[in-house]
This record gives sequence, C-alpha cells and structure tokens, in this order.
Amino acid sequence: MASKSTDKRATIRDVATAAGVSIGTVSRVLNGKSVSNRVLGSVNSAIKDLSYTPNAAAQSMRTKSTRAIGLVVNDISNPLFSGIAKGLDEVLSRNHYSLLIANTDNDPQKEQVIIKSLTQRRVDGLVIAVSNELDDNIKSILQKVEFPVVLLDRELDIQADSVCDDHASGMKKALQYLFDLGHEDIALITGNDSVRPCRERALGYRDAYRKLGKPLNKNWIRQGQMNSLYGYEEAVRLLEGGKRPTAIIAGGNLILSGVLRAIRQFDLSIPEDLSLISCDEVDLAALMNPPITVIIRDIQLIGQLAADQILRRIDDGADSSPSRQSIPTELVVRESCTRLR
Amino acid sequence: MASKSTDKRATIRDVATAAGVSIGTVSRVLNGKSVSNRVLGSVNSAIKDLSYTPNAAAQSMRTKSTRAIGLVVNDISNPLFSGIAKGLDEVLSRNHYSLLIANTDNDPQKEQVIIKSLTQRRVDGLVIAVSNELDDNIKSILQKVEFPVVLLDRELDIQADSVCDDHASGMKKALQYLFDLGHEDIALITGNDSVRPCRERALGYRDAYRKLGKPLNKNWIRQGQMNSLYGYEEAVRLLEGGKRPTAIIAGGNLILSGVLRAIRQFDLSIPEDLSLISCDEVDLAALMNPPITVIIRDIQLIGQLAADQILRRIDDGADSSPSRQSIPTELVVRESCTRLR
DNA sequence: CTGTTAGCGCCTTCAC
DNA sequence: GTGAAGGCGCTAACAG
Repeated sequence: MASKSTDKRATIRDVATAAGVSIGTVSRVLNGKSVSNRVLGSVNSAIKDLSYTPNAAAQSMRTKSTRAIGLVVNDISNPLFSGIAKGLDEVLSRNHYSLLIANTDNDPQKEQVIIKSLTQRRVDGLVIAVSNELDDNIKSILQKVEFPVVLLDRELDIQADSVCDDHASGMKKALQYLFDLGHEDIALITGNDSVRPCRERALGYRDAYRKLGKPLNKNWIRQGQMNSLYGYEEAVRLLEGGKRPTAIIAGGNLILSGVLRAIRQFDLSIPEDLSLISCDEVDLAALMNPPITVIIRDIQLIGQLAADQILRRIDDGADSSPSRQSIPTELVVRESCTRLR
Repeated sequence: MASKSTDKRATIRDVATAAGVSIGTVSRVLNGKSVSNRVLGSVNSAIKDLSYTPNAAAQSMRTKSTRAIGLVVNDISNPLFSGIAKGLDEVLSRNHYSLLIANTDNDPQKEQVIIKSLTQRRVDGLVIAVSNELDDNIKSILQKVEFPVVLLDRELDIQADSVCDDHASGMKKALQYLFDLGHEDIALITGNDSVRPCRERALGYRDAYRKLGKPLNKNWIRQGQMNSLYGYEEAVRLLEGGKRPTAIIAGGNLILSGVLRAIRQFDLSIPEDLSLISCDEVDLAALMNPPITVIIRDIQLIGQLAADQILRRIDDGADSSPSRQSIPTELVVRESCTRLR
C-alpha cells in the first residue's frame, strides 16, 4: 500500500553508483549543467530505474530556497479567495513553485501562528490578506519577516508590495448610475474600515454624494461584519425602518446573500420595490432573477499579479521600493435597478 | 524591507551559544524533552532574543517527515473543492500540518507533474480527486507512491483509503420525490462515467426507474462534461427538442448554472414550466427565486474526514486494509418542483 | 568535463 | 541531565 515503506528511497548516491559516476555529476545533470552525452544517458536511465526523485528538503537546505509560497486568507471557501488562489497557482505552478494555503478564520491569533509556521517552513514568499489592518501585531511581524510579502488589497504602512482594487471608483460609477435613475436614498452595507475593500467602498460612496452635491444620509451607511448574517440583519433593519432606502448596495459577495435573504423575507420584488447592486461577480448575481447589477473586478487577475509580483521580488531582492498595483473595477449593468418614478 | 536579508538567520547553534549550552540541549527543549528548569529558561530566552525559528527543511531531513499534506483537485475555485480544502485545513492545522494545494485543470499531464512535485517535496500524505478514474497512468503512479493517499470520491482499485458520498441514494430520493409528483420524463445532466460522483448519480437514476417499474428513456440521460457550458448546451437541446422533459436534474453545481442560463433563455418559469433539482448546496440554489430543491452532502465534512483518515494512516502505517468511508446525501425539498397535472 | 569534499541545520545515539 | 559527534541528501566550490 502506498505508505511508509521500510525500504528507503533512492538517494543521489544510489543513482551515482548505479550510473558509475560521482554524485557531483548526478547533481549536475539534475540541475541541467553541461555533461557529456554518454554520462547524461546513463545517469538518466539510472534515475528512471531507481525512480529517483531529489529530496526537496535537502535541496532547500543547500540552496536556501523552498520554491514554496504561502497564501494566507480568512476563508479559502470564499469564492473571492479561492479565485485568487486559482490565479496564484496558475502562475506559480508554471514557475515550479508550490502553494501553501492557510485559513485564519478572521482570528488574529491564528493568523500569527500561521505566519510563524510559514516562517519555519522558510517559504520564499507570502501572499496575505491580513484580517485586520489595525492589528499592530501582524504589522510588526510582517515587517520583520525574512521573505517578500505581497499584500492582497490591504494597506499596512510597511515595506511590502501590494495588489489592490480600485473599489472606490467602481462604487462611484454605481452611485452615478443610481443617481441617474433618480435614486437618492441609497443604502450601503459592507464591512468595517479595518479592511481596505470596505473602507474604499464607503469612501467612494461618500465621495460620490459629495461630488454630486447630494445630501448624504449617514444612516444609509452600514458598516459591520463582512459576512452573510450581517448583510441579512442590516438589510432587515433597513427594510423595516420607517423610511426605506430605494436602493441597496451590497458591499461584498457574502453580504449579498444575506441581503437577498432579507429581501425574500419581506417579499420584495426587484427592481420594482427596491433596486439592488452588488460587488464582485458570482454565479448568484449573474443568474438571479432578475440578474443583478454588479461592480466587478478580475479576481483571478489579482492572484496572477500577486504571483508575478512575488516572483519578481524574489528575483530582484528587496532593494527597489514597494510596488502598488491597482486593478480597476467596472460596473456591469443588468436588471436589478429601475428608474425611480 | 521584508525580504532576503544578507544577515543569516539564527540557527540552533547560535541559540546554544547564547544560552551557554550545547546544541543537543537546545534540540531537547525544542522537542519538549525533559531538561533542568534553569537550562529551560535560558534556552527559551535565547530563542526569543534571537527570534529563532527551527528550519523545517533541516528538521524533515532528519525526521523524514515534512508535516505537509498535498491536495490535488481540478479547480480550487470550484466551491466544492474549496469547501473540502477548508475542511481539510481545519483539522490539519489543528494537528500542525500544512496544506499544499495544486490544480490539475482536468489535465492528466499536469496531474502527473503535480504528483511528481509533491513526491519530491516528500509530503506526508496526499488527498486527491483524480480527474479521470480510467487513466491508468495516474493509477499506477498512485499505487507506487511512498506516502498514504486518500481518494476524494473516487474509486481506483488501488490500496488507498477513500472518502465517498452516497450520490446514488440521494438521486433515488430525488426521483422518488419527482415520481410522487407525477413526473416521468425526468432528464439528468451530469458528467461522464470517468468520475465516481457522475457515475453514481447516473446509476441511482437508472436504479430508481427500474425499482419503480417506470419506463426508462435513455434519451433523458445526458452525460458529458462537468461544467457550466455542457449544462447549458444539453439543457438547450432538451428544451428545444420535440418532447420536453417535465423535470431536469442538474447533476453538479457547475451544471446548474448552465441549466439556469438555458432556462432563462427559453423564458421558462420554475416550477410551472419545468421542475428542477440540483446537486450540492450553493448560494445560487438556496437564494434563487424560487429556491431550488437540492441533493446535499456535507462538503466540509468530506475534507475533515479525509484529513482524519490521512492522519490516521500516517500514524498507523499501511498495514490495515483500506478504509472506505461513505457520506450520506439528503434531499432538501424547496420550491423548484411542482405536481404534474 | 568530472570527482572530491565541505557543509546547510537539525536530531539522535552514545558516553559521561 | 548534558555534551560531542555523526549523518540525513544535496549543492557548490575546488582540483584535476
């Protein structure tokens, strides 16, 4: 059975003996250095015969490189993060790097433990969406860490690269669109300011009101937890309140499912009774009846760019100043909003 | 900046020197063996002072254990697999194991390369949903591999443990339910037989017809690709055909989104014009209007059980015969099916 | 082009 | 309870 076998695996030494050469020579063919054709052939066939695979631990011991990158997120089962993971894996695997994934469950404690574990594994780089930008602990841990770090849509005031999305501008487009449809009482439900995407969304929201000279009703801004339950609860509060908003913006894919639950509970029909816009493309938004207007961004691209960045940093070293890439967001108009009579 | 620094990191030797003891003693406190209290204190403070972290590569070199488990799936961005990953990570991290994730993109070639890479990394175990059970290459690779393997909902005729779902029985419940509502022309759209879940669903479908003595129309069974496009295309064919089915079962979460697209295109309303059942709980199914009746299984549980199993196998060795766990599926009745007049 | 050698950082006997 | 020494498998000088 595939498992711990007592017969130990072939080492570079076994290969050398079998091929009748020295281990240095085997190492050379392993690493693609020039060797005579005769030697190349015999070494390769010895490798095949013994089904030899170099031991990565021994290699990294010498080379100081593990060719592994860590990805730290709240919850890999969130389509947002699994999409990013996909994008990362795509470019990393192409470059012969492996991806280590760990969930923090939004627990700062766990987050620290994970980073420590990744440090112990001597990953060559770390891609992380810290769970709370205000947490000084991780901040100081991250700035002391010995490998390159790429922040996923987070701002931390440390010397690290980042890949961010321009949530604010997408939000402004959404509000402009709603204003044009005659809406003024537009509610926003999203997470709190401890995390960039939510902060930016709220910022874009306020900006849009200010720029267009519309009266901003702070009561329409609800910032709390980035999850479905919070989306549900706040939507309920908004809908049962005396004066209802005419439109709701769900600031997050998890928020959306909570909002939809509330809407169903109140038996509202969209967009007749309420206009709705969400953030991030998910099946749910595209296939709902009616399909929901969303502020999108290219999720997999985020992962790809983060991977590119970390590889670049690994190659070039820490000298150049931090790179801050920004990915645009777009408004995809579908059928969940209507003109206000 | 957080990156390659030239000043090398502290080693066990540095700690030993700083604490005024030998490296053997430091190793002992690292591994929780008994040491005198005085020594314990000085070693620990030296560790803290130097912010020393043991080098995992060196450790695994000696111990022959990497405390890393590989997860190989088609596509981590599929909520099915990211849910499993979450479940795995939960129990693995609790046991101080790390999770390496890699996507095959349904490419047998890539799948081989990934397994080879994980072999090279000397993972302590592998959890895999092979992309094609009929592929003899992976089969033989997997049975030669030196570490425990857990198959995710796959049957391979090798000495490996597996965690499977009882798709057939869920499918039977669904059909029984539809039969009771008066349906007989029930179409099933799912992937082909090269993968257990689809095979089992088709099996359950045929069984149900046979057991209830209903006439089975083979034309209602559509097995092809496990993706949204195939779901869409087959649904279109079914709906534009001369005789339409009165109900469709989407045999997979990706299939569902394709089917919904087709349904919208034909402007059908559910359940009046067509009854619909899907497999696996996703937001989309629960929040659609009307909410969709689904055959569910506990996705995260699959990951947890797979993790438990691989850890058990790592501890106990390969002696005991392969374990085959089966997870039940249930029918959750919602509002997407109606009684046939 | 090839062989030899010295560690990489750690765990683990083995003496003391 | 503690120190000294050997070696895990590999790469990278260095000679030849």
